Amino acid sequence: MLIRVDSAAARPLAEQIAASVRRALAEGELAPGDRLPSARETARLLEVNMHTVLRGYQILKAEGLIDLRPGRGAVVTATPERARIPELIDHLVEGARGAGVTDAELLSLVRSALGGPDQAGS
Amino acid sequence: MLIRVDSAAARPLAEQIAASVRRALAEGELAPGDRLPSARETARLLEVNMHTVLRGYQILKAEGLIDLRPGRGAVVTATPERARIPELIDHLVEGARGAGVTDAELLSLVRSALGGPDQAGS
DNA sequence: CTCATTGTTCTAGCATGATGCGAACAATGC
DNA sequence: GCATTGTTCGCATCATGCTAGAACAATGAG
Repeated sequence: MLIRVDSAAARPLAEQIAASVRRALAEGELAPGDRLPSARETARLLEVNMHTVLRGYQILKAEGLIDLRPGRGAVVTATPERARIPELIDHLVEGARGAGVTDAELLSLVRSALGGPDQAGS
Repeated sequence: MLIRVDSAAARPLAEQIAASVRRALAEGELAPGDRLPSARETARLLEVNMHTVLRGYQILKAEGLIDLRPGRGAVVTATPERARIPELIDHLVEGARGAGVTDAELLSLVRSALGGPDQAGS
């Protein structure tokens, strides 16, 4: 099965679903244009609620990895390379949190790393 | 102030407290033998509950960074180098989660990276 | 157009975790 | 002895994740 979850894990089910797709995408198991199984279908197979699956799909949509449209379903839009970006960002953010770096400080650091002006604050 | 917290952040307060101390430790602001402010004192200053501060301290104790004893308070036991380890582990775990790597798989990867035998599963 | 499929939105309820609050207890160091 | 400090109870409150059911709207095939 493409998407797998562990209901016993502390990780929210929706995030597990998103992570499954992200991983399949990064490993080339999914390509741009491919269609994910419908939320209702996936919910039945995983024995979770449809809303939970949709929530996972919405995460991927917000990350720009898939496209969601009623009647057509969830379509992959990102390349494997593109799929790794959200995960890298996740690393960065979690690392900053663990180090006690505030969100504002992190943003400032990223901005300066991008070569732009350091315009933190108002 | 040594410990700072943002009650508006999504991050749990106890984890923010632990992150603050971890960062101070890693940056050399705290050295082995130093004593953290008492939980009651910190709670008053941060305007949070004492239990929340103690919960943060317990996290640090579980990570082996400080020593907790009634009547004596919270004493730093870790070197700055040692203090960075929990945060590095946190990066790794969060990265694995974001990539859809299961905990068992991650453990296996770490084991093999350490040169030991790959004895995943039962 | 007709219709099944699919995502979207809404409301509601339940379980869990984080936090707060109060109190009593035990260990430490003066 | 005594003040200080962490430890351990129990309980209340609030936010979040998940489930549940229903109606709605967009899409694509016939």
